[in-house]
Amino acid sequence: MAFAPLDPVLHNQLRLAVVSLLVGVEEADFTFILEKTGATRGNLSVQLSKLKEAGYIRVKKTFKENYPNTSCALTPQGITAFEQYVAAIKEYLG
Amino acid sequence: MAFAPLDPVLHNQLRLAVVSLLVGVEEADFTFILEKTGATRGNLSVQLSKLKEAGYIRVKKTFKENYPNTSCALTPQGITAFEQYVAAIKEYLG
DNA sequence: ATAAACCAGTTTACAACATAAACCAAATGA
DNA sequence: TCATTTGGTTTATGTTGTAAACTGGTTTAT
Repeated sequence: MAFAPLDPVLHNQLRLAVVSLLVGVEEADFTFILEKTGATRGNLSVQLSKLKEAGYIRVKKTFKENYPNTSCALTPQGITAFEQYVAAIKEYLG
Repeated sequence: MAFAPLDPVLHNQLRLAVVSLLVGVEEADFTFILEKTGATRGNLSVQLSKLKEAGYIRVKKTFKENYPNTSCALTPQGITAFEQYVAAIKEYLG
């Protein structure tokens, strides 16, 4: 059985939710993620930074209809990490 | 929709591993859990306390062949919590 | 009998983390 | 023009996770 280590970047509720979302849509902006996850803006900002720092997402900042717009997408590394996390945690779930 | 909250007591690698183990064997002592999880003794001690405090395990301290022996088992609440955690996190895993 | 090594844990100290609150800057509305 | 809204970021603070240090006793060796 062995209990494979769980990637600490992904083993966090909000970061996992973000990545889970991105796996589905392949591109999402800040506000969309905010609504889907129910997070606060501050927390989301911090966790997106961490995902970016880990190389799991890329963040594209532009302006959309005069407003700043932060758009996120998974990187290949992010996809791989998520798949590995899923495989790893399943060992814990019986 | 999705992203049900993840029980913070169980959303921890070592505590989850412990509960996962206990679901299987229905009684295990400190050293056994230590070996199966690869944790340090200090960390295991702390996390067992938290599981106990949460009411998820019961801890029985006895002596076995002259040495102190700490034996753990899941409580019904622990079983329920684990089942709920499993159901919740599956929503994140796609 | 004493010392050294070992067993089975607990306590503690500190770094890392998670999060809400406070803040910032530009855009729009009254 | 003054306030409110949008779209975030930074900061402050409490919470967690963990290794190191410690306790209390046992076995082995001398």
